[in-house]
Amino acid sequence: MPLTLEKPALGDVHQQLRTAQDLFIRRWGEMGATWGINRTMAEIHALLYITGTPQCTDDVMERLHISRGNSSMSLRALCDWGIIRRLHRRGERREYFESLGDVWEMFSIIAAERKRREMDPVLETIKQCRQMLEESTLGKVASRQETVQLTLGRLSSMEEFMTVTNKIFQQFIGNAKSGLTRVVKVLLKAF
Amino acid sequence: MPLTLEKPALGDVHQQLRTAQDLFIRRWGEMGATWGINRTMAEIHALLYITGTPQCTDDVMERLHISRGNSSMSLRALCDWGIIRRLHRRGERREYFESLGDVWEMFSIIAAERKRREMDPVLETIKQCRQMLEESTLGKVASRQETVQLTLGRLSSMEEFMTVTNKIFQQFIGNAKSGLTRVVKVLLKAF
DNA sequence: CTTATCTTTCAGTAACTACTGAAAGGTCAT
DNA sequence: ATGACCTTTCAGTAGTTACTGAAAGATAAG
Repeated sequence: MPLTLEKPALGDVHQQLRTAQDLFIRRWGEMGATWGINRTMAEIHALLYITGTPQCTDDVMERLHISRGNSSMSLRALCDWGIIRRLHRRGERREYFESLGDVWEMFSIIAAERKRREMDPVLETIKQCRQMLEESTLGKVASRQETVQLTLGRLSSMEEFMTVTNKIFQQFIGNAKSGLTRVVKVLLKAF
Repeated sequence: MPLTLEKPALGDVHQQLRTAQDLFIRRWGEMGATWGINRTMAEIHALLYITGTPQCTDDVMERLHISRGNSSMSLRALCDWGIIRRLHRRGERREYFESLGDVWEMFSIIAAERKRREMDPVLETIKQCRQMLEESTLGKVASRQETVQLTLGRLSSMEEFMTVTNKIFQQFIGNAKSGLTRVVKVLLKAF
């Protein structure tokens, strides 16, 4: 009798792989949910990413136990974000989908979009608020009021913060993988 | 007749200030919602931050048109996060609340908490998945299967990405304001 | 102890988001 | 044109989250 432990039969390997993938998919879905991405979309993305293999609508439906409608809409949304791609196979009627393989690129895409949709409008609002409270709008005496000064101070602190954060984002977005790894190298050296 | 444009009467200043603050509060609430923080909590925080003035439960209720119960629970949650503080005033029965003034510190607190709650579990899951698919678990022949290799590859790319991201977070968290401004200076010089 | 003042809790409900499944819309082969 | 095959849309519904208001709990003063 050999000393090695018993290994699973080859037939079980597929099962084990699926279990591991499902584990990842579930966790990814949970994380997505707390970041404002709905669970199903995150799970679909996780499935495409983790298998590394193009899947068609029916594959997704069966694997995640969701309806055709839901699959269709979620897949489209993921395509709109740009983190998965449609894939036609010659001679086949149905469409397949695959995830980007480069995590850094995916992150860049998401970061760019969220910056545009969520940070930029806030920055614009802050500018608008400051304008409403400027001396030239309110007059000299009024603008000296303590409450006005307090709010103006808070507005500019926040503006400074967001401007800087935006610049960091910009680095990530503009440089994707190479940029990010450079960022990290620089950071780790500097501290 | 003087050349200057007509300025609002002093009585209007308060109104103008409120309007500007409300604008900021609304935008902040909208942003919060898309980041997985509920709108009301984000609005309460925005109110405390932007006024720079401690407010009691009733102030919050009136200003944002929400119920006592909602105020109470949301204020507690914000305290739990650590981005607002309770404030007792000598001789007064009721409690006041104020926001941290340092945006960098607030960001650090939030980043630390989200890393702990959301990134760390994913990293742990990834490790677990890899273990399930290692040669020592699956056996030599099985682990060579293409599908297994694909999934393992995706798992390690993701792990690398998240490890690096975690390190960046760590910098922010550990150094708060001074750290962040240094980070930014370093970054802007390096690119 | 009683009253006044303020806070917290939580069952019930309102509001919202996500999902289904059936129907309509395309596209290609014959 | 007709049928086979696949995708998209969307009204209706299930499921979830957020909110209210009334009741209970705390704390201090009288």
